[in-house]
Amino acid sequence: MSRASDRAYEAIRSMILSGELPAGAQLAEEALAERCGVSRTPVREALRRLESDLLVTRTDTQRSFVADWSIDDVADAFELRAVLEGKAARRAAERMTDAALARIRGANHRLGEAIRLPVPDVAVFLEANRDFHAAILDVAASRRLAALLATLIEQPVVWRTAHHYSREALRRSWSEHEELIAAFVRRDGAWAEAIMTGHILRAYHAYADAHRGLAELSQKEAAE
Amino acid sequence: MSRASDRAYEAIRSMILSGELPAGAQLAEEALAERCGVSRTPVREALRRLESDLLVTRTDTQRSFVADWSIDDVADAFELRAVLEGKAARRAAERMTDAALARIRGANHRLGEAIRLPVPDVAVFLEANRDFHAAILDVAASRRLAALLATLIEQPVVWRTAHHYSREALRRSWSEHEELIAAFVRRDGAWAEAIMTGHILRAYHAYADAHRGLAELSQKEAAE
DNA sequence: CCTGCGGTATTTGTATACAATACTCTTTGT
DNA sequence: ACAAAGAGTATTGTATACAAATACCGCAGG
Repeated sequence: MSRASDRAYEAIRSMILSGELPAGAQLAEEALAERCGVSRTPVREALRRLESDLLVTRTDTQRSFVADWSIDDVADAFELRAVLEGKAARRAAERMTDAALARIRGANHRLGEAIRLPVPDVAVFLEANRDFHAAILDVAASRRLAALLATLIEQPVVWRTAHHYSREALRRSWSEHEELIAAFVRRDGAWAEAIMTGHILRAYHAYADAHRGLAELSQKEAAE
Repeated sequence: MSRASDRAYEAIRSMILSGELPAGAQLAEEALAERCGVSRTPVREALRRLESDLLVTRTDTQRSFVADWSIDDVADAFELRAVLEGKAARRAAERMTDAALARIRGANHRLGEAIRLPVPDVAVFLEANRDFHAAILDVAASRRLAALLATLIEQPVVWRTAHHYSREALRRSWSEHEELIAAFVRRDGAWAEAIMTGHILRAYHAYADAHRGLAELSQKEAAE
């Protein structure tokens, strides 16, 4: 992460996700270069990457703006993620090895420990969760699938700051993971796919509910 | 297509697909710049795009090489395309409008004309086919789905040169499209998805059979 | 008040120079 | 003979200058 273009990518991305650069804001290369302390060259590269993440859009005349994510776009992203991660789980079940199974179990074990603490450790939860899903994707052994999911998977980072994980929701994730492991043990692709698809869609609805709550909240604020 | 980086992209891409740059060949920016008649800057941009197309891979130390596509990778790409285009067809069926339906019918009509000629016009066939699928993707109205499919859809260009379309195969495409239209008319998402998935998978097997044929052929040549 | 037109200011695209990094092939020591 | 080290070469990364394209703003005419 020491290359200037990587730093620019991370910097701009976090400015977008934090709301420091609001949806619709123009992203002029020179201004960003100054803010990131690098020249325009790496900024251009970062913008192209963010564009392929759909975090940035470009007009027909090549100007870049912060993309605005409607609630439908988020639904869209989750729907696709549900399909693709479902496929990944199926492939993983069909190709499962003992070593991979151990890694997956390990990840969910760490996840379980983190949520049983008096105050659940959300950072550890997220890390273990990421590893759990990454391990499955590795076993699925499809570079394409991995490439497609990469743009989808880290998407709702906004959500992390907005959504307060309830202990119940965390526990539910853990137990769905356990069921997934059971499907892997039996090399049952169809079962694994079904659980994974449901797992992602449940996460989506948790997000949508939380978002609706926030929307009402800010409406109330506006009314005051 | 007048921008230098677009020309570089097209040029390099076609060099790869034509085999002029064989799998595994190193892609040095300077050399490519010279071959394309532009400077390194647009070449770098083109390489990043080709990398996200998975036509180019980079080592951990940032050197670029022509990706080598195993038969499994191709299978992978088709499998994903089948899933995603299936989804697109389902969404399209659920959102179909009369205008869109007219466009889709128009495309398949042109396709039908092209293949009923004494000598089928493959160029027109391909153009109409592309438009048919593009129209469906438009109706599906999912930017993400469009973005993901974009990298998959134009993939097997190699195939076009290798595969001799039989009149029977062309006619089969046309009639599958007609069935898809029937599903659209009835707004039946599940039906549309099923047909589309089958449509893509049939294309895959046609490709795989042709490829197997070619492989045997070149084995024979090697033996001589 | 709105619309179209220039001219100016911004912004992006490309080329090039130089710096940093990685590769290669030879040399040297065990 | 083999491994490690190092110099020299090849390749990529970044900054910067200039060119081309585009947007903005004020003004004239309807």
